[in-house]
Amino acid sequence: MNIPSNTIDRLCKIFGQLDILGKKSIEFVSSKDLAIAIGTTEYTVRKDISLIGVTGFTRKGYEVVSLKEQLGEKLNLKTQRKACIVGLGRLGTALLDYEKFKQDGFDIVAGFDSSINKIERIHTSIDVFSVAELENVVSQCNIELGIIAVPSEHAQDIADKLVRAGVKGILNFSPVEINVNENIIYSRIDLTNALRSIAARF
Amino acid sequence: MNIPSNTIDRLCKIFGQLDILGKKSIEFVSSKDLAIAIGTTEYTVRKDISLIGVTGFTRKGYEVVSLKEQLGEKLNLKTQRKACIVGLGRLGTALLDYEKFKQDGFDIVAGFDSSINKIERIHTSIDVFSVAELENVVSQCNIELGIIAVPSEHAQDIADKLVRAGVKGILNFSPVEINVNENIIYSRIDLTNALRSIAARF
DNA sequence: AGTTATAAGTGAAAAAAATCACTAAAATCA
DNA sequence: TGATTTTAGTGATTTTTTTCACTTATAACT
Repeated sequence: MNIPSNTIDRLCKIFGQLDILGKKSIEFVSSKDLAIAIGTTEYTVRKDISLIGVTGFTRKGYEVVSLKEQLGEKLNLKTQRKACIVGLGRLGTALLDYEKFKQDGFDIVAGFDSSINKIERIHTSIDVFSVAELENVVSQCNIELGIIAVPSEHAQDIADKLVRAGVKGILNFSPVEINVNENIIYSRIDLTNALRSIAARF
Repeated sequence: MNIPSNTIDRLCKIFGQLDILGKKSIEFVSSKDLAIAIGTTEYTVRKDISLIGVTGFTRKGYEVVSLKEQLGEKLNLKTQRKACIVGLGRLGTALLDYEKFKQDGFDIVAGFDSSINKIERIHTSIDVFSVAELENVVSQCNIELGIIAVPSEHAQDIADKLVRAGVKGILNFSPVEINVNENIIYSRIDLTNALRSIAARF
């Protein structure tokens, strides 16, 4: 059975929430509380969880550790994954040092920029390279995820390089949409659009 | 007639795309091309646009300038809006200097942080203040949008302060969900979740 | 031990969203 | 000028998603 796309997104959020609850040593959580935490309804949470075949306990809710475990299994979130950031402007360097990624299972192992000056100026524990080395480094290190934080005009070119180097997924922070082969998992965070979507509801 | 939420989001994306096309002096655009640019189908684009009452031209498409104009009208995207960033860590300072916001109609007029050291260290043309001054500054300057980039544990408190100070909308980059009064437009960008949503589809 | 209250599970219904299929208009071409 | 092609507009249909309503289980309480 294939899981609807919205359900996958919500299950990822539930996974994140379970992580938080687990750290607080909370053992059980109800569909209602999960719903509040991820911004949906209890019905939807129950349907979503039932879709992956996990069952909870009457009057107690879902067992935090085991639900997280099973979600991790189904959603492929159990293994640490390697990622890289391309474009070391302000946003890129901020992402390079976003400590939470590592705790959450994403290991940023490389940064790339086209400017040699920038590469020399950055001091971080993560290796930084010239974009010229991107394809080599990404394929050598088996980096699975590419995060694009370059200006619009270079976004497509970088995406193509990442794909050639063998990444499975791309997260694009640049202000333009890019085209990638349909077997690449792709998504985009458009910061301006996030603000516009809010303002449009004022 | 009230416009569905998904439609609003897509119309915002279309608005962004029209902005790009306008700068290239492109006069007309088809529903098909818009669909490709924002990642949907031509049917959906036509339905969405018809919902706001704009009509296009047979065999030419939609007139870029006038569609953008009308979208701006309907979506409240015509006036420059004031925003502030709370939390001047790496991500917050990156957002503080994200030049594109200004071009796109969002004027970041203030930054806030709880650490005086951090405030003194930052050099940017934007005024930075202590969080203690948040409520005063936000209400004095009529800031409508608050962008939260503080650690989890302070996110709710900052949201409450922003709401008290009178913002209409909040964009939350912190790793936890927060609760705000339902008349506040709220959305969240969860960076870890963005990566997880990709990895879950591998 | 019996009662009550809470919370999952789930088929059915409703609502929402997307897609289709067709019409109409107009630009282009022969 | 007439045929053809492109593209919007839209009611109908289909699909998807969400919500509801009800059942069942069991923990907690009296």
